[in-house]
Amino acid sequence: MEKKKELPLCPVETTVGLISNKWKILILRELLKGTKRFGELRSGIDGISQKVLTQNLRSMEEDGIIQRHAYPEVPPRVEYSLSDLGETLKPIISSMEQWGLGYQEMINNG
Amino acid sequence: MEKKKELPLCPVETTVGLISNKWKILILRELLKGTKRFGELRSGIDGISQKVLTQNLRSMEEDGIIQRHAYPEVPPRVEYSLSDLGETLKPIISSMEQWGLGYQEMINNG
DNA sequence: CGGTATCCACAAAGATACTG
DNA sequence: CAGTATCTTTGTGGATACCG
Repeated sequence: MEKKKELPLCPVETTVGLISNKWKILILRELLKGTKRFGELRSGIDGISQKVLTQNLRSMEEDGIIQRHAYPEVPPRVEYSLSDLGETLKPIISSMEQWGLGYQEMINNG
Repeated sequence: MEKKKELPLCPVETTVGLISNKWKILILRELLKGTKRFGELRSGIDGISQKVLTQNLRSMEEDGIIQRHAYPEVPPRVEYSLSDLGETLKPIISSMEQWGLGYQEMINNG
């Protein structure tokens, strides 16, 4: 997920790169609701495997749009939340959601 | 590119699905500038192969966001442009571009 | 609980050649 | 010019097993 740092990309690509894949969007959606534990994300996102969830969370953390907080407890507890930067994506997610709604209606009504 | 119609997806996923991949975004960027011929797109998008360009154009055409117009000439001429629906994506692309710019600056300034 | 480590499958992308 | 047809290569995700 994080191997290719060869880029300089155009701005749109940069943005898309951060949120493009299916899982990242779903993770963002969950975190927009508030802080979540790893297990909550896992069960809240239908069909995601542990590996893929971890990979995406790491990647998003590297990108600086989410924050990871591990509590030194037994059993372990790890919480994820949006960073300030991540919060600034909210308008974009919202506008995509609005557009998607309109598109789906269009499809359904023919 | 077009095999998976198994969905009902949430609105954000729908939108992301249409524009998520790297190539589609670059194609959209080109077409936002105006109508382009196949060859113009090919040379305007660095590194894209003929096959992948074709695949993505077909997919986007199916999704209804671009239009294909083939002129019955020799040699063939095929022009691509955004559909009305495609044009409505403009605000989203723009906001992603803005966000990406800010992000890149942030990265560069540390 | 929240991971990491492997192995495998399959889809997507690249390269190349050919065509209406 | 604008594709299609193949073949090969790559990579992302699924399944499983194990660990601090």
